[in-house]
Amino acid sequence: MARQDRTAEARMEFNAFLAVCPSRQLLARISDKWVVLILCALSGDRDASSPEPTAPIPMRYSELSRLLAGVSQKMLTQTLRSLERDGLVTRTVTPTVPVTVTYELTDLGSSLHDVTRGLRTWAQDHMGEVLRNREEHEAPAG
Amino acid sequence: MARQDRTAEARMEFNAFLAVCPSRQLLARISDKWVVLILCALSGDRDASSPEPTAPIPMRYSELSRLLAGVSQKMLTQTLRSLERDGLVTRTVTPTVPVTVTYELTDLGSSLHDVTRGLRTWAQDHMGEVLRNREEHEAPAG
DNA sequence: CTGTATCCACTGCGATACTG
DNA sequence: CAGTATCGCAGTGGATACAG
Repeated sequence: MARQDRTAEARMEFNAFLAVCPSRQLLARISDKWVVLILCALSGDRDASSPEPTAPIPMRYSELSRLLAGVSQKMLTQTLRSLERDGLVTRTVTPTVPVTVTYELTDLGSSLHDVTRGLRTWAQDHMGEVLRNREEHEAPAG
Repeated sequence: MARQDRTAEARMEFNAFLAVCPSRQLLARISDKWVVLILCALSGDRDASSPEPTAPIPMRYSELSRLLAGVSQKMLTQTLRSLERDGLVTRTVTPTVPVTVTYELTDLGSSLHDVTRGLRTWAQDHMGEVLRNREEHEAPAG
């Protein structure tokens, strides 16, 4: 694809406010807790004390399964397939016995993590404030 | 609440990777396309040509309903209630006839929009690349 | 105008069992 | 180890009707 095609594309007006726009579906796809957590995991963005992300970290299926506490096989596989399909992660099969499969962020995946990283951080940083708001909302008069 | 309490709280270690951590639920809550779009709407962040968000813009229920194409009454109301409960938006009822209800971002809501704004932008900016990746994935050999 | 209430179809998602 | 296949339920979410 030629340079000018990409430039023209970048100028195309996708608008997620429109129900029929494909970016609406993409937004729905990336607005997902498992997507956010997988992206964080593959970026080595594990806790608040490491604000600056390191280079993408290849991880095996079982490692992801362990790190993302509570995720079902189905959701993990399903989400990884989706991310692979969209070019956000690569899936590499090493023919050992038993087989070894590693997942790694692509550049595109990293660019998304730059955004979604803030989601997890925000949730953790403002959890207390949100909990307090909920309590006040339950009992406004005291 | 005293300053040191908030400071201590900020140091508390919420970790969304843990299934039992409340921040996991909060992450799931804010990882939602309607949340993202409502936050964008109330921030006046309507299209790509306005990268810098203006001040929060109060909007009426019907305005939101119109702007968020395809959203059902149920989901819009449900999402707004949730955002209100968590202290991200305020709901103001003006006793006109018929009644007027306006929603407006709080400071906390604005801080979340600073994060989620990137989600919608990313979806729109990288839509073409993702579509291309999907095509290649469907037909890897040509 | 701004909701709430109800019904219903769909499917997201977990649990379980099975395979290369 | 890294999945696929199947079942089943509970919740999502739309459509419709009704109300303050």
